[in-house]
Amino acid sequence: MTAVIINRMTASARDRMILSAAVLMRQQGVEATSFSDVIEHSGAPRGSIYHHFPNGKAQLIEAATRYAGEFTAAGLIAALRTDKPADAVDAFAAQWTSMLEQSNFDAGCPVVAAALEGERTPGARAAAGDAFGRWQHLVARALEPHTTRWRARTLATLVIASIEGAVIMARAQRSTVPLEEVANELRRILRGDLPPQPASQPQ
Amino acid sequence: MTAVIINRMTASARDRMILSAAVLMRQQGVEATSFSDVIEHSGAPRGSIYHHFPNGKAQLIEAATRYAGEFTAAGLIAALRTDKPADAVDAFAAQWTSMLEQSNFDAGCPVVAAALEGERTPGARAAAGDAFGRWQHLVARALEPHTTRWRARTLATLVIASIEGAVIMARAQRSTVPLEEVANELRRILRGDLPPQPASQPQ
DNA sequence: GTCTATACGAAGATAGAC
DNA sequence: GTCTATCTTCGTATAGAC
Repeated sequence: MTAVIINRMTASARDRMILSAAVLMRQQGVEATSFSDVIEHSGAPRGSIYHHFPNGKAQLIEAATRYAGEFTAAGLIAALRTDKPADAVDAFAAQWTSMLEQSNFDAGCPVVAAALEGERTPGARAAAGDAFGRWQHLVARALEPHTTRWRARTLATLVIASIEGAVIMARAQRSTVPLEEVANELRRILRGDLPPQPASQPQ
Repeated sequence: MTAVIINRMTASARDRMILSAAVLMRQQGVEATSFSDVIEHSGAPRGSIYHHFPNGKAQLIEAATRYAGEFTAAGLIAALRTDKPADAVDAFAAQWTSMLEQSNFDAGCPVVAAALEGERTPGARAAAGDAFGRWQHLVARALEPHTTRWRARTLATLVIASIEGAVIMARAQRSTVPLEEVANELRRILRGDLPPQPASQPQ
């Protein structure tokens, strides 16, 4: 079974392939990531691809997308361990900033890469949609103590959308500035704009 | 020369290829868009590809990215013809909503597709960065009468990043809800959160 | 589970005729 | 400017041995 976080040293060949696929997807996109690339990057044996992924590339990409979704969710959960939403969103943005800098702006978000695929890989696109939904839910739940349930949801979508968008802009412009600017605005919104609310809302 | 908006009926073969490349990029991404696809979609003659684009696919993709950047900028300029920023951003988001619905969530943003490409197509990535910068500048300039120059810039980045991010989420989830939620939040911010400012700021 | 070999198609790019 | 033909490389996928 795929672990929540794959350890490159101890993982099975299958999990190493999933991890490598996610890494390569975020750098090159889905279409440009070939089996040969994954084999080389993961060190997994050639002959075991169709043993572990009988449905071929589509299955590997979908698994990598689901893994990347869980990986990012784990980072989000870690960031949300503050009860101040503004700090949590800052920490989440900082994770992306660090990744961009460490990769010299070569790595983006693998889930976004999967979301952009055409009709050739519907499974990966659906997996991307699920991942986004999960992240939205995590942020919304963290915001619910501070505002209405409805507003928590729309704010959560703003947080996810703007950070993902900023990561793309940062990559294209080879600068962390877009991410910093978005984080600034989000911090301001989450710090100042949430009216105190009673704990439970009428539905 | 490439027109600001290419007319499919009257355009030259070269411009039709650029337009088709942009259309296909937003559906399938860069890597999955082949010359054969572009030829078929544009109706341009096979033999003229390397006549018009001596540097091959990289050159075509870069041209398509620049064209898409200008096309979207034109839509943004049209939306900004209100002096109420909240209405302008709403209109811009509505353009994307309409495009997603008309394409049955098959079409995203070609500039984003170019931005996600790896090191194989550095020209397209740079063109994407330029396009984002241009959009940021357009929005920022429209916001400057209403707030400080610095805040106008960060808000502009939030607007572009969140709408682009929401388009991706909408595609993956096959729903316009993310875009509506983001537009709601942006409207609230731009309507209520901008303190009245004097026209010019000390630097 | 993993190997090699290979089938099969499609990609980008080039050459040379018209 | 546009055509056809072709080169070369690389992709996914399969077959069958070990």
